[in-house]
Amino acid sequence: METGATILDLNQLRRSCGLCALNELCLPAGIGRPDLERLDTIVHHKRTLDRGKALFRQGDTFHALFVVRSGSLKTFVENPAGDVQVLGFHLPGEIVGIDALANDHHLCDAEALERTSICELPYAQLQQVVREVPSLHGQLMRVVSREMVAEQRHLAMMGNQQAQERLAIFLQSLADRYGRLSRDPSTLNLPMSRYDIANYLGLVVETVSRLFSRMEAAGILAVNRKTVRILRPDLLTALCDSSGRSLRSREAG
Amino acid sequence: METGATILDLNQLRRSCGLCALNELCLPAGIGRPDLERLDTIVHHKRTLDRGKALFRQGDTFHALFVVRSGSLKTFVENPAGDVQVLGFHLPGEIVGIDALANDHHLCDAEALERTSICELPYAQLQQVVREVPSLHGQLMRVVSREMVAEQRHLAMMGNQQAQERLAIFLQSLADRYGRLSRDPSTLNLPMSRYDIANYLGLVVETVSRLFSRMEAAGILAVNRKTVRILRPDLLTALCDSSGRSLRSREAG
DNA sequence: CGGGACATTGAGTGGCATCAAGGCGTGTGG
DNA sequence: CCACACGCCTTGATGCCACTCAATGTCCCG
Repeated sequence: METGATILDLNQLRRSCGLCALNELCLPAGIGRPDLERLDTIVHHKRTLDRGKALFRQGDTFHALFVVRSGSLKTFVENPAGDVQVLGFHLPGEIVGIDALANDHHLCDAEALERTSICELPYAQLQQVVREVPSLHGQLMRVVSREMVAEQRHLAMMGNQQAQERLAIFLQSLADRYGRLSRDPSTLNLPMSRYDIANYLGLVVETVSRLFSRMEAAGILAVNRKTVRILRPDLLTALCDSSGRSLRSREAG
Repeated sequence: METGATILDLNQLRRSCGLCALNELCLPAGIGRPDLERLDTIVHHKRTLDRGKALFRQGDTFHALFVVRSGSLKTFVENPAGDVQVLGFHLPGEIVGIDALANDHHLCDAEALERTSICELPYAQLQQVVREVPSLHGQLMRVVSREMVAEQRHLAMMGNQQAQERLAIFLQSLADRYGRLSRDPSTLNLPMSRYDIANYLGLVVETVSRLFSRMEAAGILAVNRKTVRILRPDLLTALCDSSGRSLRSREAG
């Protein structure tokens, strides 16, 4: 009995937000010690998803927000005609499920791209904690806002950039996020398929494939299936805003 | 003195959220009477913007959220290279400024498309009210979530649809929002320029112009400068998902 | 070792951007 | 009040980038 309790406590401890390496990237960022412990009481750390498994589906009733703990997710919408749009790829520390707050139903699907573990924040309980810990409200709004900004960047890319710039921006952004996770930002492991990448960028898979080849030929990347090494970060950055292209209503007036 | 006070009270009353026609579309939706009065104490109803004037600019320090009371706004981002992306058009009852919560600075510009009046919600005070009125937290999250969903739809359109479908979807969505505002959804007044529309849709202005002409020739619309009448809503709806087109990585695998 | 999904590469085409010119409305100054 | 000028919008001709179709290559898993 006693031993059992100890093990449980250890697990509890190891899995607490306070000890999580993602702490500063995640919802708890900037939350004080006692408040953190209160938040910890409601977080479920259990869920693990195999590659291809859904965390939730469009239409599911909303009951919790989720944070990626390890692994990665993609979120996407599918309209009645069957068109898919990948909305984003989610790395550790990033939150998903916010779109469901508006009407208590998820409006997109979330699927694991690899074996992925998830922290679950039951929303009813989260709201209760928000009442007790006011600073959590501000933090939650900040996290939501961060998601919106990411979507806006995605949108700006789709509206203005050529195919090659899109892929460059995508890789750059992934490298940045790798850096924040203290991974090597020059060696990217792409857990998603070429189809996913293409769809996310508003392109077809053949175009993405050709661009990888072209960038490899240019000495910018070393591409090996799902592993991409960035050999010339400077050239990659240059591609992100290479302005020798169309003006697609730059001056909206 | 007494008269002055009375007039002031009347103005106060007329301008209160409780009496505002937008009540049910806006932040206060679903908030009870006493809580509403508390919210009212912090809302500034004063600002009016002339066409082309900025509500805020990219980089401005964040201090308040805003709700359109009458008129309309556009929000857009501009990158260092000068590329503009229109993120959205905002009709009465819709909130802007959420993107700034993440880092205390606005990340997009907001400009009036016509003479527009604005309710201002100073954020520091709003947070205080949220502490006193817990249901406001949920409502605020719902409003934010609604904005995210709109962005996701925008994204899905940019990623999957052809030019003609984009314009059809745009007009349809505008008509829907007109309906919710109890305006005639078959007679649209487009306060934004063709450039703005084109940019929002990820097209060039010539393409938009041609599409208007084509839809008019097809008897779907009657286009007269900024006024567009929808003659055949059924055909417009059909255009929104006319599936006789490419598959742009429909099946993201 | 074989099958199937995923990825790459090539040839051809089409939709939308680009370039260019002209019409329309609006606002401004004489 | 009219005339001019400017910006906005429309229409036409041309070209290019990315999509489409097709075939082959590669990896993974049974």
